[in-house]
Amino acid sequence: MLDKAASILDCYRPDGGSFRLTELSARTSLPKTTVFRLCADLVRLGLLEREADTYRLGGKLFELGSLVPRRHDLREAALPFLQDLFEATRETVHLGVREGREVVYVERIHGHDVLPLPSRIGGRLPLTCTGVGKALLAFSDAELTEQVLAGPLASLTPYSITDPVRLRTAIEQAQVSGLAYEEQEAALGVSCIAAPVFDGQVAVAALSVAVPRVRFRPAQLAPAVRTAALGLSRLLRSGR
Amino acid sequence: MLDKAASILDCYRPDGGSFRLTELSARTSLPKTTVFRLCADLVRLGLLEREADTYRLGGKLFELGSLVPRRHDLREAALPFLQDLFEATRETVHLGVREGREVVYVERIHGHDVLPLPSRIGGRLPLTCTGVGKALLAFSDAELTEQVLAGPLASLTPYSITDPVRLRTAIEQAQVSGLAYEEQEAALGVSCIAAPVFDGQVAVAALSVAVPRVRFRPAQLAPAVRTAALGLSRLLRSGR
DNA sequence: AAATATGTTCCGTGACACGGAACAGAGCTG
DNA sequence: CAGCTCTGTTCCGTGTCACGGAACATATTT
Repeated sequence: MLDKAASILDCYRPDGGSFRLTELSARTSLPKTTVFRLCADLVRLGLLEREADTYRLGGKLFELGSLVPRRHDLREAALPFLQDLFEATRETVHLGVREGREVVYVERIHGHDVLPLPSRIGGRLPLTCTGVGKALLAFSDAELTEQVLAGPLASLTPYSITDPVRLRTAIEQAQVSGLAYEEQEAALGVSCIAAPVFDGQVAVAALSVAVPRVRFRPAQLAPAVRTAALGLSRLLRSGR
Repeated sequence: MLDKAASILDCYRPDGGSFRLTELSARTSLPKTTVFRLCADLVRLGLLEREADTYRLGGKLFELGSLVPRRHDLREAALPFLQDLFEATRETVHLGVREGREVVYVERIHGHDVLPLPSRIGGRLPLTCTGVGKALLAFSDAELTEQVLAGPLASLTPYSITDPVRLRTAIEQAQVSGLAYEEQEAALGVSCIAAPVFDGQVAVAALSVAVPRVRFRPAQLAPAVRTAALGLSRLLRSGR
């Protein structure tokens, strides 16, 4: 029964939004009656909200989600460094962690001009299509990296790297330089430079700067990204 | 059964943390056996995580919570203005909304020096003890404000206002000036200035700057806070 | 060795979740 | 306007599976 309720909530990943009863019933392949009853319960508990025949995620989920310790702590530690990075570059800054074959974005800060990016806080993207993802891959367990390279490679734009050989080269370059690059592989017109954040030997997160392709100057961004990632890594090491 | 599972999750509000089986059993006043089984289910579903006999909120909650539409949209719209405010003041900046008799903090940004504040993103504090809360009270439905004034007034420090008369005066001042002040009412040594964010006539949120008492200069902060709140209000009005 | 914590397994009972069938509207279509 | 087809909703009999007391396993304290 919990399973059924959870599968309803799962309909909202990874993009949020709002659904009607029938849609939920179809997506979960549960009988309409069952979904109806469960949604009513979930609304009563504050996990869903209802507005005229459509259901959205509820405020209590926001509260609970913000309190998830590992994410909250990482965010809290990282925020000042992301802040520094944003001020140094004035561009959109991301912080993400690995979850399976995907990146989960933990934080994202930006100014008034918003890039047309598919990344959302709490959202997921394929590791292989993003700067953050490549930085994580480059400094993760080698076995996992091989698994990802062996599997089918997702593609978000025509520039997404779907050739495992090219991808391996990119990852090796990142391992050497400590920086991962991404050019229009996640969104057209947007390039990105990323660096891993270490807690000890393994990368526990990565941060990146996303920039409109037309004014992407990697050489100018690299030092700031390095500094931020290094500062955060040092803090994590000292803090535990 | 959902109710029971939800009451387990509710143990983690408003402060997160991690609990042992017995603690959860006590807090929910459910039999240990039942909690055991439910926690196992919740872990399986990713809503809790287990580490050596203690349970914490799970990663899936983070994902879902970040996707809650109303909060997400507000945060997204507000972030650039909070950013401006932070850069103008270099102090800790908050964004909060009203939920019952409490503030729920939606966003908080700060630099490397972290104030000893009880506020957390997703956390709740009494409306009456915080700058954000007073700004919300001053520009909310009058009936609700009266209800809050009539009820018992919470107290977080010796400076928290527990006298309804004094509190009403403070709210009226905020209504006149468009700014709410708070001095060590939420945390010792921290003062705060806040402004409401309007979506039309009613305040849907409020933002604030919290400053160590020793260098609190309201006159210098006020323009930046006003500008940010006004800018965000304008954006919300135009965006809908 | 006894006492008191913890988490965990077992299992019989009965409450209550389940979901098919039927109903109630709203919005089209012929 | 009847007839069809979508919505969401109520009803209710069936049987499943959540419930929680009792017993157990293990660690720590007395």
